[in-house]
Amino acid sequence: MLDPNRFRRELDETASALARRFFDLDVDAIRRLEADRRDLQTRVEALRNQRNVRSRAIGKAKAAGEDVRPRLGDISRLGEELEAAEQGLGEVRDRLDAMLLEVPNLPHPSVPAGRTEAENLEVRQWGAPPRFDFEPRDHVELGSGGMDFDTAARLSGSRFVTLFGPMARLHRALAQFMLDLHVREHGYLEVYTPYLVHPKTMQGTGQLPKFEQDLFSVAGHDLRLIPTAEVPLTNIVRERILDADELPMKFVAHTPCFRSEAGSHGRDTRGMLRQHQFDKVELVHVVRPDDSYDALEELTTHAEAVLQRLELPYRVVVLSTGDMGFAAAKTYDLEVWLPGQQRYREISSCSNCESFQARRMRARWRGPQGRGTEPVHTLNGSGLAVGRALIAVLENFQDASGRVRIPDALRPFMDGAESL
RNA sequence: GGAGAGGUGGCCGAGCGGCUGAAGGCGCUCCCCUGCUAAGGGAGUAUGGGCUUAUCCCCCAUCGAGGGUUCGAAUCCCUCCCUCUCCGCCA
Repeated sequence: MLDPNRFRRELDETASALARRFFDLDVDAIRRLEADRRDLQTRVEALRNQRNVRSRAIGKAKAAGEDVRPRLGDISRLGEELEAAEQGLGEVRDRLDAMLLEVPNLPHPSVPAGRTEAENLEVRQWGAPPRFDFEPRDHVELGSGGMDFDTAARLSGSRFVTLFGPMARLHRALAQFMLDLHVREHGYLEVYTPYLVHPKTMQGTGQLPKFEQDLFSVAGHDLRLIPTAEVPLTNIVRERILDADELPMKFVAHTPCFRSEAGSHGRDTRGMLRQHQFDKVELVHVVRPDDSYDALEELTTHAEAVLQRLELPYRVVVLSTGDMGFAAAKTYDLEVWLPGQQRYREISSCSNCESFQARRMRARWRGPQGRGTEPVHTLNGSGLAVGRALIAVLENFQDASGRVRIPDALRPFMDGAESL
């Protein structure tokens, strides 16, 4: 949610900033609703004031032993008026809130304008795609021993996978390795979180109300399955006022993620690139507003460190305004090289949401010189998507015989095994 | 799931339906006193919104959440949520 004051004072500027990410803000509707809100609110408050004053007078009169009956007459008409005004105000507020909740974050000025991923800009590359003197296989072929889509389909349908034996072990090793790296070397606090959360929590990070169709719900309960640990991790500070010395906070969690993938029918149907359920190690920062862009760079290097330790070639791109997520002001994607596809594919997305989520969550901090609170800034990034990391390891470390070398960094988690 | 108890400010804790946004205490901040320490004295100390260029003032809202009764609700009624105790079930 954007700063409501912006909507009042700089509505047109806000609209043009949003136009950079191709969001069409209904300026007239907002202006109208805002004017109504203002009138109604002033009216409601004036009426309440009158009621309070008179009620208090009645109380005093009664205490003084006066006859209170003549005072009760005209106050009831006031009550009806107030009720009507309150109802009007409620409706206007609801409509205004509903609109505001569907407005995405403002892009940072450094974000390249563009409608699609075609306008993303490469920031840097690390490593070089491996050269093979044979036709590289993709992960589905390479995993044919322990990566079983048929069994998963029998259990749950399409877009699920079952891993067996060393493949399942490798999956666990990757998650374990990432978690340890972030905790031991990058200063994160490890967190275990719920995987089912209230709609309010989803609203805090921006998944709701707009993206209900992307989420899985639980029948008979008012709960949703998390599409990313960003949701529970970021909402840790929901409705809290933090002291200056509590910041920055850095959380890491390994969780499954559940996505309906509505709207991506036919895309990435082969293999385990795009699943309804996948594991991810997620990084979240809660920081002082002045620090958030430094934090974004830091967070991104933390995610990159995982790829570097795994010796996986990748590149970093800045997402264009049109390719960014709803809550993000600026996003770096990490794209890992996949020999099976001969292209870079997203394996991490690191975003600064500035105060967008904090406002929705009512997460604030108190500045060091006291006086007043303001929203914190929140950031999140994958460090990394575990399933995709598994794919990347299989495809990048294959040899002509179809064996897969295990990168050194993972061997301690694989009982020292050198290959798969 | 059943029975009971309870949810009040950063914390503890009081609160006959009427100056109670809320006593008192602790904590914290500032000031005074003090050779130092300890103790003591005084003042201040919620959040959101409206008004305002801004501050102060003033106004509105908030005592788990949402409804209701009433001129008036932290106080009465209803529903829901959460916590605790006991029972049941269970990894």
